Amino acid sequence: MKAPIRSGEDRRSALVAAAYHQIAQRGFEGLRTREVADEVGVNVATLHYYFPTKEKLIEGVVAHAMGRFRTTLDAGGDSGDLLGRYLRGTRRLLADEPELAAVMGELAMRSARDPALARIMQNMNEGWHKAVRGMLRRAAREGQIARELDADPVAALIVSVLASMSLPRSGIRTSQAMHQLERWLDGAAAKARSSN
Amino acid sequence: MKAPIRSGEDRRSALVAAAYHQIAQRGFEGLRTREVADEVGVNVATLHYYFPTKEKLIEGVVAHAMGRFRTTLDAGGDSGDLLGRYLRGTRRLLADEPELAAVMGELAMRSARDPALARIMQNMNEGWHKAVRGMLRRAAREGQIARELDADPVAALIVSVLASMSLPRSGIRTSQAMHQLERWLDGAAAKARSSN
Amino acid sequence: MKAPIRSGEDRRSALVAAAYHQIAQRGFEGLRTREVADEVGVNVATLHYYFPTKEKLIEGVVAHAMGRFRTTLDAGGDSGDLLGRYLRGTRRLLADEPELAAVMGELAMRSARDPALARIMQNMNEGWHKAVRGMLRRAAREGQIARELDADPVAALIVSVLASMSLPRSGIRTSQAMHQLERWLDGAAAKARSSN
Amino acid sequence: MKAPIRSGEDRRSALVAAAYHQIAQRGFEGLRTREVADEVGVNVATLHYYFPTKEKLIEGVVAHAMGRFRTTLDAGGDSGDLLGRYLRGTRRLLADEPELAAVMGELAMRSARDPALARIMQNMNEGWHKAVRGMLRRAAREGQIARELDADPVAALIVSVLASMSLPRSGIRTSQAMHQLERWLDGAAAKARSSN
DNA sequence: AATGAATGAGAGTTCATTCAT
DNA sequence: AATGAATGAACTCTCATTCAT
Repeated sequence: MKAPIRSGEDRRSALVAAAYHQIAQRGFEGLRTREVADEVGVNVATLHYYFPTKEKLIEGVVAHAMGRFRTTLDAGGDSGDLLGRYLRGTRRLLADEPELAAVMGELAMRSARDPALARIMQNMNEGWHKAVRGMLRRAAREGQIARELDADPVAALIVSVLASMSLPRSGIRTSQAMHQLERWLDGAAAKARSSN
Repeated sequence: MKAPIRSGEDRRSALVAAAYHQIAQRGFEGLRTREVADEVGVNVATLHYYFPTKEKLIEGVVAHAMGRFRTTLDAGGDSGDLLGRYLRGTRRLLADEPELAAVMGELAMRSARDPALARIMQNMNEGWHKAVRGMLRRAAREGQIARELDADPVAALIVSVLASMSLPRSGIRTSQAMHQLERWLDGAAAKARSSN
Repeated sequence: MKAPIRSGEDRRSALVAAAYHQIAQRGFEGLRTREVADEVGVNVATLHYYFPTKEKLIEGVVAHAMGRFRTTLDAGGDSGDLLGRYLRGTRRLLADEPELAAVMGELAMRSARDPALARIMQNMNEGWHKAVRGMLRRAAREGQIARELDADPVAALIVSVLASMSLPRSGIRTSQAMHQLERWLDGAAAKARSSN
Repeated sequence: MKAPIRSGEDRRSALVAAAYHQIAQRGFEGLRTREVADEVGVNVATLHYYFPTKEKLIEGVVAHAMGRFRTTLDAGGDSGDLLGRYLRGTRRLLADEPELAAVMGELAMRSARDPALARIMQNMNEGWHKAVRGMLRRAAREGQIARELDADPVAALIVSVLASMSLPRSGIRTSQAMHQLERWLDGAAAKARSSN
């Protein structure tokens, strides 16, 4: 459709970006190599020059999506309300890049049938869980939330809510949910302070 | 594959059930009319006799999945810990029928591209929201949870967690999340009681 | 190209016949499913309805070609110059049906890379060898050829010549070769008679 | 695969050798320019620098195969059992270089569709025929075989057997056939001697 | 009510060939 | 002299859908 003049090695990334875009728009169900190529403005055969098979192209998309998450989220500051900033950061990321949310949802669904992808998603979710749990424990140690709070289930709850954000939000009020989450955590903080 | 001898009108439901099963197993991406027909033990042309188009068959699946939810959840008792029973009931439903969870996830993803389906999903999610909010308010009125609890965001949080249960749970600890939810609600209840 | 109106089960054989014809004309190198379907006057998808894969179609051609040989050659009379009639029958068969010769040649070449086909060709050639050797022994017993003739190598020679008939005869004088073969056998016969 | 560092003009012959090898191994059906180039360790585009078209490359292979035959066979001594040595030489050549046999078979089959190649094969076969016939006549003149032997059909028979050697020998007992041929010729020789 | 047979439109993939460098 | 990148055309195979029976 559109044909920005690119050349050289970044054809690869242009193709991945186009596939990413197509998946966000039409899902895996509607992913067509020809349309990916069209979007970049090259012949299908060119796509196959870079990605011998559709599956390899998808792998590229997976890597791209994962990278998108990491690079954006890792850049957390080191002080203060770490957890709160993490949650808000994630919410903003998925709000600003609806395509990322859509692709993550597609990947999640696909992981049910693709063991390799399942492993990746599992790593991601467990990584989330551990990161959040770590932040919770640190916050408890530093007296920002109640010490009795059991970090594991709270982390599980948070990860569940984060995961739900990759679903199309038809009638799901994600930001309200996030607010309530923060409110409860803050409440725990208040309780922590008062018990000091 | 299997070929139970059926006849008459319930061919329709048999076909829908098979399609439902196929979607749960392979996703929309892998839904093939021929395999649906095979599973019921009839010719593809027969399938098209009942469902002129694949889309119509999918509509049947949507109705089936929605019905599955309603019939199971509406049968709640009328007294006592209504909300708790609702949450536990939903968790049990999705745990007992993993296919239902899978299909709901597929429907959710598809709703991003299918306005009609989007409307249905929105109704469902908003229905959930209202139902949960109603229960919360009633519980607050009856002193089972803290009166100050803002029913809307809490309902939003609960719906988010429920929604996340339709995603393949690779590394997502759904039951821990649900427990934490109930714990917080119970905490609110305790607080409510102590403030009485 | 041409489209004789056929219907029912013999579509299968029509497709095999067309493939057989195409192989004879263009070799495996030039065998195209679309042209096979065109020759029968049906859509390619119809071809795949009967033969899920090109390889299966080729198997059909192999069976057809083998059958062509057997049915024509087995119908040998029971008396007199059995061997001579066998040789002349084969020569006539391959002369009358140049396509059969061409296909046999293609199959022979392909057998070098296709173990299943190699087995078939081996069976055929060994079958020939045994049949011819049997005829030679009987002829020797009945005094039609010299008793000292070693049946095995003579059979090998005859089979070699028969096999060479499946090659395009550019400059190969097959019939002269066959004549010389018969002459030598007759000579053995004369010798046999004179030694009586 | 392997990449011997070559340069200059013999790239041509390296490419031809690789193509020859590929044809022997996979037939014309499986000949791929890219694999030929890979085998030599150069880019496909380089192949096309030397051979503008695949057809030209094949012509190179034809010339190479023909040369292989001539250089090996012409080196016959001048005295004694010329024919016997010729036959044994040919048999040994094809036994020692199975690739040559395979390529010859492929060329033979292809000659049915390629007039230029047909001419070449015809020349080769007729050359064989004349050469063998000449040897037969000389042998007859010199009393090594029976004078009455009709040189033409015997030559035709020999050429047929030689030609059959380019087919994959699944169940064809070439050496037995050759032995029988020599035996008959020797028999003719004995007869010739006894009639002196 | 049900089917075997057929199909058009398209899917992913392959391949000889070209072109700018 | 050599290459990485690109391509058009074609290939086998798939699939929802139709139609005569």
